[in-house]
Amino acid sequence: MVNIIDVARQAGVSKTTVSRVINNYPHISPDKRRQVLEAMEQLGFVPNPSARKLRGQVTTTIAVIVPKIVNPFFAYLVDAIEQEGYRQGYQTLICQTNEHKSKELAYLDLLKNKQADGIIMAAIENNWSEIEPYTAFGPIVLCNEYVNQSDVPTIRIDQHEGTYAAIRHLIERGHRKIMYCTGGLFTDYGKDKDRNQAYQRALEEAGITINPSWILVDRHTIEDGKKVMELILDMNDRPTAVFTGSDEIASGLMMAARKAGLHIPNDLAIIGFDDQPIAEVLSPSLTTIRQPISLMGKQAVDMLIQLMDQQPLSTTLCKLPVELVIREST
Amino acid sequence: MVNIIDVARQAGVSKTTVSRVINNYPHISPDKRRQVLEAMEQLGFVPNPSARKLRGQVTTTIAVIVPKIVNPFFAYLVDAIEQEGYRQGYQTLICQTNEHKSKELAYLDLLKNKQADGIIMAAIENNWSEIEPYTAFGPIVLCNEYVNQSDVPTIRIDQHEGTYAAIRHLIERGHRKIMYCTGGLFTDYGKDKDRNQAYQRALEEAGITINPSWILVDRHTIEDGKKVMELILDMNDRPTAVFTGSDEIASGLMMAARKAGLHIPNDLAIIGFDDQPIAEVLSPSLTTIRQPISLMGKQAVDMLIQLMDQQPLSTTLCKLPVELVIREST
DNA sequence: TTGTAAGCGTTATCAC
DNA sequence: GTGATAACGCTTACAA
Repeated sequence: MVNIIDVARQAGVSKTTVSRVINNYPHISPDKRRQVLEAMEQLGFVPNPSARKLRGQVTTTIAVIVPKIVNPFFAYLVDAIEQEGYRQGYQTLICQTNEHKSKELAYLDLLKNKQADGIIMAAIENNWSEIEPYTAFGPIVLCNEYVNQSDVPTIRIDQHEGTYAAIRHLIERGHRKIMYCTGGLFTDYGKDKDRNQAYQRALEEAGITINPSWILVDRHTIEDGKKVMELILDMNDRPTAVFTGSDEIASGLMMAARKAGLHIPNDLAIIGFDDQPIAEVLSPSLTTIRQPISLMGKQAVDMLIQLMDQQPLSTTLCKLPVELVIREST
Repeated sequence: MVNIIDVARQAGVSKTTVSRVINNYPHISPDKRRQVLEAMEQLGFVPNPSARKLRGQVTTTIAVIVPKIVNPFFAYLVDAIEQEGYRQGYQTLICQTNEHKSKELAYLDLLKNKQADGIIMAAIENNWSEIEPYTAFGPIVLCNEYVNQSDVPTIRIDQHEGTYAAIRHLIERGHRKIMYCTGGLFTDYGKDKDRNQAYQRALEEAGITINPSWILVDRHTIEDGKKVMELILDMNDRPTAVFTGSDEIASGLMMAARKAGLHIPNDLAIIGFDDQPIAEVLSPSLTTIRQPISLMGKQAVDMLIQLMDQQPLSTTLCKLPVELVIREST
C-alpha cells in the first residue's frame, strides 16, 4: 500500500506538506503543490480513511438505518441518500435492522467507534431514551420517523396533509363509507396519530360519522391487504372505498378484490400511499399519495452534513409536502 | 471514547492483556480474563475498527457494488448479502455505480484503502482488465455477472437453463411465433450469449425457424416494455408470445397491451424473468423465471469469506438453478 | 512556507 | 502468563 511517506519521498517534500496538499491548506507554494499532486498521481495514492478516522475529525462515512431494504420505499430513500452523499464526498453504509432492536443498537455503535460520522435513522426500533445517549458520539437525523422529543433533527413528509388529501378525494368522488386501513411502520409515535387525526377531520368536515369497524391499523404487507379484503367481504355493511397506508396493502386488496369478482373502482375504490412503481402498473392503476422520497433523502443528508460540520441548524424539523396522484382505482 | 487503555486501567492489567482477551488468545488466566471482561462491560467498551484496520488484518467490512439499489433484484440481493454478512460478523457497505465507470473505480479503491476487506460485484461497468489489478488488495467475487476470464470467482444462475425452460414452456403452450426481448443488464459478456443460445436451441429443437425481427436486445425498463409493445402493434406478422429478460419489461408490455385492448394470454402470452413481487400482483399475474436471489447472495458472502480467510476455493464458479413459475400470463 | 514530532487505538514482537 | 514497545497512516501543534 502506497502511503503518504512514499508520496513525500517521491515529491521530495515532507509528509506534512503532502498532508496539507491533500487537505487543501492555503499556504503552499504552487511548485510543491504541483510536485505533490504529480507524485500522488504517479503512485496511485489514495489516503487511508482508517488512518484519517483514527487520527482526527475527518468525516467520510454516513450510515443509514432502515428496517428492510427490499421495501421499495426504503430502497428509493437509500438511493437518494447514497447519491447525495457521494456527491458531497461521503460513503454510505447501509444498515438493515430487520426490525430487531439489538441490530439497531449494534449499528448505532458505528458512531461510537467513529466508523460512521453521522447516522440517518429511517427506522426506530428502540425507545428514543435508548438511542439518545449515542448522540454524544455524533449527529443522528431522523427521516420519516417520529419521536416525542421535539428537538431531534427530523425530516418527514406531512402525513396529516397526505391522508387528508386522500380522504377528501374519496369524499369528492361521492364516497361516504370510507374504510381506513393503515399501520405506522413500526412505531407508536406520531405518524399514526397524524393520519388518524386527518381521517377524522376530513370525515367530520363532511358531516360523516365514523364507523369504528372500518378502522384497521397495523396493516403493512400485500398479505395483510388480502386479509383485509376477506374482512370486507364478510361485512354486512361494506365500505365503498378504502384508504390504505401503503401501496403494498392496496395491491393485496386489489388482488383479492379481483379474485372475488369485485370491480374497481365501481364496487370498491382503493387509494394507496407512496406511489411506488407498482402503482402505475397495477390494473386498474392505483390512485395514491406520492411522497417526495428523493427530496427527503437529499434533505436528510444535507441536514446531517450541517450537523457534522457543527453548523447551526436553521430548523430542527423539515416537513415536506405530498402530492395526490389520481389514477384509475378511485 | 473509551479505549483499550481505559479498560486496562480499570481491570488492573496491561493493554496487551486486554487485547488478548478481545482476540481470544488461549493462554490467559481465567481470573484476569474475567476482570477484563467485567471492565469492558462496565465501561461499555467497543473496539475501534479504524484502529484495528489500520493496524492489521482484521476484517469486518465487505462491500457490494450494484448498479441501482432501487432495482428490486439488487435490493433483494443486497438484503441477502447484508443478512448473511451480519450473521458472520461483517458490516456491509452498499455501493451504487449508477452505471458510471468512475464511480465503480472509486468504490474499488475501498479495497486499496483497506476500508473494505472484500468486494462482491453485482455489476461490472469497466473492463475486467481495469478491475483485475484491484484483486491484489483483496478478494473480489462476481455475483450474477460474467467476465471472459474463467478463474474469477463467480456466483451466478444458469441463464441458459432459465431461458430454455421459458421458451420450452411457450412452445408447449402451442406458440411458434415467439419474440425474444432481453438485455444483459450492463455488459457484453456471457449473460446475453447464454440467453441467446438457449433461445436458439429451444426453437431449433422444435423445428421453428428464427425470425430476426422478433429478436430485441438491450431492453431493461418498464418504459422499454411499453415501446416494445408499440413495435409489436406495428408489425404485419405479430408474435403470439414474448419472452422478456425481466419482470420490468414484462410489466411495461402488459400495460401497453392492456391499453391497446389486447387480451393476455389469448392475444399475446408474456413471460418475465426474476419473479419480483410485482409478478404476482400484476393482472393477469405473470409467468416468470424465479432466480434464487437469497441463495446467490448467501453463497457470494460465503465464497468471499473463504477467500478473505485465505482458504482454498473448492470451485471458482458456482452455478445456481432456476425455477419456472407458471401463472396467468401464458 | 515548510518540517519535526507527538499521538489517535490497536496488535505483533519481543522480553521477562 | 504477562507486559513494554514499536509500528499501522495520518493530522496538527509547535518550531524554524
